[in-house]
Amino acid sequence: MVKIATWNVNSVKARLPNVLAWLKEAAPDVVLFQEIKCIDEGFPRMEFEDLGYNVAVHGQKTYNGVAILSKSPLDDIRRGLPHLEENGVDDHARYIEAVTGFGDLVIRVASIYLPNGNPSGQPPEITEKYAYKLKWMDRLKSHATELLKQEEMIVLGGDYNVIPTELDVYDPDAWRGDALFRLETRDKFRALQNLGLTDAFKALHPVETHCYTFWDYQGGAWQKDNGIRIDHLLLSPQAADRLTGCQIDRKPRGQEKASDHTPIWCELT
DNA sequence: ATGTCGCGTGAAACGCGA
Repeated sequence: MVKIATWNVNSVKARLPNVLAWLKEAAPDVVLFQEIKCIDEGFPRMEFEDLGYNVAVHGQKTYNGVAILSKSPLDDIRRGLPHLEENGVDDHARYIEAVTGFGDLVIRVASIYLPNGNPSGQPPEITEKYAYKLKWMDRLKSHATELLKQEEMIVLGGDYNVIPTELDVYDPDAWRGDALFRLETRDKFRALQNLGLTDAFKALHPVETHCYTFWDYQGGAWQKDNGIRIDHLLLSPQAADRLTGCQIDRKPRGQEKASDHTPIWCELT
């Protein structure tokens, strides 16, 4: 059995005590981090190695940044999302993938920090930031299409900055025009899933409501449970066949110095 | 109640991104 978690930590340095405490308690085999907000050299690698993790980092100064931790070695590490247009550049560190194995469970995992995209503009207008998000989603779909041809166990996890359905937000009308909930965003996320990727949480909790992974720091959102479900684990068919559990762990969000996101994990058996 | 947080700059308070 392999337990794979994803968590947008909102600065790995500011969050280090919280993150280390959670790793000791939850003991995931693989962890996907987003928004580490540091360069590779600044990542607290040794603290995680001391807990038995192998570490792969794709960071940058100030913003973004993703990482993968695994109790098994990380092979075939790839940094950055391919499928840039000709002469295109993407200087945001938002994607890293690697292969890690636990017995006969050999899994390709990716840590994804999909662009936020706000402000998105007044529909049907689309701002430059929102256009970047939509284009990034197209690139992710192209890459996922290629990965799926390998017929491997794949877990594409991370902060997708996508609220998939009205069940995944406390007040759909309040979020209607937001880049995380606009129809263009949800259409592209659905198209990604329709390649054959399973939303692990939705597969095991199809009708549960008030299941969120993010609560804004502002306006007492956490206390009021004004949350949204935007952190997802998407599984290839080979991985989905092994899915035996998936839970959101709300505990870290309620602690001192919390990230605005909380971890979500799945188990493959 | 424009009610938060983290980073970088540059030495305190601000702009940016979320």
